[in-house]
Amino acid sequence: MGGATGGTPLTRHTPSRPTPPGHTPRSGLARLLAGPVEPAARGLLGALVTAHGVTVRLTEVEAYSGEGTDAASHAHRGRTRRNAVMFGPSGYAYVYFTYGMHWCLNVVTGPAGVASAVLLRAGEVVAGVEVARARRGPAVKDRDLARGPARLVSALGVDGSAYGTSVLDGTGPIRIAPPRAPVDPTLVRAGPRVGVTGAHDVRWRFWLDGDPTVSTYRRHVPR
DNA sequence: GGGCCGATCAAG
DNA sequence: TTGATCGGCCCA
Repeated sequence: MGGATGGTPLTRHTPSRPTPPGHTPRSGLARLLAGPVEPAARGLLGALVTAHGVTVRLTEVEAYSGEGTDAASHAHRGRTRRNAVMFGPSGYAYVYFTYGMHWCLNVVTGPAGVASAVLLRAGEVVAGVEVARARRGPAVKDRDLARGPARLVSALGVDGSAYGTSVLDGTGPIRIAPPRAPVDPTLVRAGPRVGVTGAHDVRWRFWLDGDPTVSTYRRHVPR
């Protein structure tokens, strides 16, 4: 997006006014998550996810849209106990259990009532490598420590107890911070989402081209 | 209440 | 390529 949006005033001298009661000042990341899910997903590439002594730099994510609009989304059929957090405000963790053994982590995006989220699929462990290896296994190669959504969650030591906690304000076990350095936009690739039956034209999987920690693409296997 | 299938992973 | 393993959700 760095396009020529001409109307931005050059001198944006924001006065340091006191925060109105009940209004939380929003970081750039918080604003990003509050907006549409696709730019939010793209913007999470390179972001730093920290939990339980491990930090992962995200290299692969997927966007999922809301109720009735995206057949691949857990929110597609409406609000349930499991997906309820997706219907709330942005910046909270949607953690779900799948295949009888794995946890996966999403970040809720968009305003309350819009049930969109970004699945964190893979990343590079940039801090706490030994802690991550202790969780994942001694023989696991560095690049594989968080290569895949369930592996990433496992490396971070996250499980269902993080459901519904904030990833922005430090009140929960997970913290997400913006990229240390901006991601080179020419490295961002987009393609169909992993394990999704239909909607092959929806290219909402985003990854950093050439990064060894990006998971291998697997199409959904029908019957 | 029963049955099917999944935003997966690791081993063969 | 396949088995593990179980919660969510649909249907009866």
